[in-house]
Amino acid sequence: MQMTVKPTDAELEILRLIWQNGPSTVRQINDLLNEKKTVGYTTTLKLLQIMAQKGIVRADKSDRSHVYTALFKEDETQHQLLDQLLQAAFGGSAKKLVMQALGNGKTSRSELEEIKSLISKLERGES
Amino acid sequence: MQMTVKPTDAELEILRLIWQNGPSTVRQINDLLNEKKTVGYTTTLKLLQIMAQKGIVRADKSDRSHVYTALFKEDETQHQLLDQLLQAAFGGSAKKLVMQALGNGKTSRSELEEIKSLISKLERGES
DNA sequence: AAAAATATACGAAACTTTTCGTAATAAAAG
DNA sequence: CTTTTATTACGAAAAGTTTCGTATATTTTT
Repeated sequence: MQMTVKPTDAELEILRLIWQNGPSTVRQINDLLNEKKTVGYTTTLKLLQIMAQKGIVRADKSDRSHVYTALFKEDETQHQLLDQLLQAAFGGSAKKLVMQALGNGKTSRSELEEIKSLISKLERGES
Repeated sequence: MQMTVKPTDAELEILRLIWQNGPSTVRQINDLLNEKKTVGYTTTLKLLQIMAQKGIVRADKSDRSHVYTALFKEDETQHQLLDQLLQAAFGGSAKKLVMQALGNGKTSRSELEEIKSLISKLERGES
């Protein structure tokens, strides 16, 4: 049985920082957050504590500055969030979703090529 | 300047019914919702009133049973939700998102073909 | 006409999310 | 050693979401 995760917006923002930088302290995460907006230190701390309680991250308390690790892989979480949106907004049609995603003209030629080659691979059944 | 919308889960569920069936009364929407789960009539009513207040739907009050219309197109809303997820979870990389979406093996051959032809069109610059 | 059914309005409870203040404790600097 | 700084713990406020009960009004049925 596979645990599912549905991080809130603020939680996802923190998760992305941990994925990007590896296990981090509250101070490190809060500093990174504050590059984009103003967030109080205890706000970040509280969020991490809640996330730990929810089982989204784990706190290593061996040092005074606790180190927080993500308990879900980035890919896995992206996949789940995408699947939730797929069901909730697109009625399960990946085709509609993909076409919306590509339709904005912001995907480069080389990326489009990569996608095409993935599709070819899928069509050949090499999952 | 373009209004953005971020319906909650419950709101999105209602929006989808209105998109699918056209302008509807509370009764109609509540009946459809109750095919999947138990929801009180006044719960649905309240949600629609809140959505009206937020500007997500408009209530036509000329009849006793008010008729609610979606104020955002399905495509437009899907696009916005997808873009929000793209930024929040995929750091803006449509390629990663699309590959996640297609990677689950649930997209049919014919749909994959359609996507490929869209990509070809994009590559030819016919937006 | 009276009773029953149907509709909206409204308040509010229960829960979640986000934010921060304050207190207690530990470490570092003076 | 005393003061300052840094850290966690905790409570709680404020806002948002979801749910429903009750009151009131209108329509339909009997």
